[in-house]
Amino acid sequence: MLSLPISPDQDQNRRQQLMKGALELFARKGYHSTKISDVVKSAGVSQGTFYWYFPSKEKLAIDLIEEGREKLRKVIEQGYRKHAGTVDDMIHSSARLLTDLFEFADENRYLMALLLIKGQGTDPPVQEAVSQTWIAFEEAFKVNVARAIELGMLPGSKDLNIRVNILVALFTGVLSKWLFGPMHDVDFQSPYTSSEMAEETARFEIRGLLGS
Amino acid sequence: MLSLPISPDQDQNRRQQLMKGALELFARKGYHSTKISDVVKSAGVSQGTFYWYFPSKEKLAIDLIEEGREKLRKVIEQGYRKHAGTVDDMIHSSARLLTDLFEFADENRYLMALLLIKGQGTDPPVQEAVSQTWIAFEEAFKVNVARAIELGMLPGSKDLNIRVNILVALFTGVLSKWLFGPMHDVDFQSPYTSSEMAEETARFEIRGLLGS
DNA sequence: TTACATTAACTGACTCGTCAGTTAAGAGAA
DNA sequence: TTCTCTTAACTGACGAGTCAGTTAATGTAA
Repeated sequence: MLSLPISPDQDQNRRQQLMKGALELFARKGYHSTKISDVVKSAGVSQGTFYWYFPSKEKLAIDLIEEGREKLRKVIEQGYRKHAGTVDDMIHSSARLLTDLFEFADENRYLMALLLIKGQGTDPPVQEAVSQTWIAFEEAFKVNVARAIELGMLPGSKDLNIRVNILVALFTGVLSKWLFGPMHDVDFQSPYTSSEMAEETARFEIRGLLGS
Repeated sequence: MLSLPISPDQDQNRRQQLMKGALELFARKGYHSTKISDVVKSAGVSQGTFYWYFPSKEKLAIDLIEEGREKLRKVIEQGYRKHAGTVDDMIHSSARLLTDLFEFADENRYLMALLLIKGQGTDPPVQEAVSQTWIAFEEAFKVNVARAIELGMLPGSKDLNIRVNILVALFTGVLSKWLFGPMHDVDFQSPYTSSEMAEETARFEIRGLLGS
C-alpha cells in the first residue's frame, strides 16, 4: 500500500490536538466555563477519547501550564547579561531581553492569558501550577539583577528581593496590559510594537519617570 | 420586651451581612467555588433569604465590586498633587499617596483579592465590573501625572498614556505581591510595612533601578 | 488466505452529584 | 389582613467522569 505523506495537522497526535484546543478555550472562556464537551468538540473527537489521554480536566490544565513554564523559562535564561557597560548599554540590553519576552508572549497569547489572567479563580492545584511559574520567572530575573550588581552596573541594594519583586511586578503588569488591554481581551491589539514597549519599559526600569 | 443595645454585627442588616460574608468567601475560594449555600451559612440564614436580597449570585459579586470601586477611587482622589517641588518632594508626595493606597488595600484585603486576583476567570459581567474598576483607577492616576507634567516636575512625554500604563502596571503589580505574596495567599503577611513598600516603590517610580 | 486473537484508539449514551434558583407556607409587626 | 422577611424543602439543568462496546490495525498459526 502506498504510504502518502500525511498533513502535520493530522499527524500531530490527539493529545496535542486536545491540548491546543483546550488552551485556546481556557484563554478565551476561562477554566470553569470551558467544558470538556467544548474541548472534545474543538478536536473533533468524542468525550471518551478525552479520558483516554487525560485523567481529568485539572490534569489537562496543569500539563498546559507546566509545558508553558518551561518555554517561558528558556526565553529569560537566554537573556543573561554577560559584560559590564554604560547605563545606555544596560537599557539596551534590558530592552533586548524584554523584546524577546514580549515577542514570545505575543506568539503565545493563549498561554499568557492562562498564566496572567485566567489561571486565577480556578482550583487550588491549577493555581499552584500558575504560581510556581511566576516564582520561577522571578528567580530567573533575580539572577539577572544580581549579575548587574556584581558587575557594578547597578547600586547594590540592602535588599535585592524587594527590588526584584518590584521589577517583576512591573514586567508582568506591563506585559498583561500590552497583551490584553484594560478589558483583558484575548484579541486585543496594542498600538505599540513589542520593541517600542520593551524600550519604554527598559528606560523606566533603569531611570524611572524622570528618564524621559 | 426589653430592647437591649444590639451589637453592630446584629444591627447591620442582612444585605450587608451577606455581602460581608460573601466577599471573604469570594476572596478565599474564588467566585465559582463559593456556593450560595456557603454564603447563607456564613450569615446564618437560609437560601431563600439570599434571594430576597439579591436577584442572583452574579449581581451580588457586581455589587461588591462596584462598592469597592468607589472606596478605592476616593483614596486616590485625595492624593492629587497640589504644588511644584523638588525631585525629593515628588518622591515623598508619591510615597504618601502610595502609603494611603497600601494601607487601604491592607484593610480591605478581601476586596483587593477580588479585584486583583479572584475576579478573573469569572463570568463576563463580573469581569467587566472588575475591568471598569481598573480603568477608573488608571484614569485617576493619569490626572495625577498630567498635573506633575504641567507643574514642570516631570518631563512631558510624547505619549502620556504609555507612561501611565506602565505606572499603573507597576502599582497594581507591587500591590498584589505585597498583599498576597507569590502564591496569592489571602492571609499572606509581607515582611515590609506599607510605608517601606510605598517608599521603595515611589523611589523606583521616579528614578528607576539606578536611584537607590 | 482464511480463521482467530490481541490491543490501542475511540465512541456516545449514561450516571450521579452538585448547585443556582424557586416555591409555598408561615411568623411577626403595624 | 396585609406587608416584610424568613424558612425548609424542592426542582431542573448541567457537566465531569464512566463504561460497555466498536473499529481497525497487526499478529499468528493452520
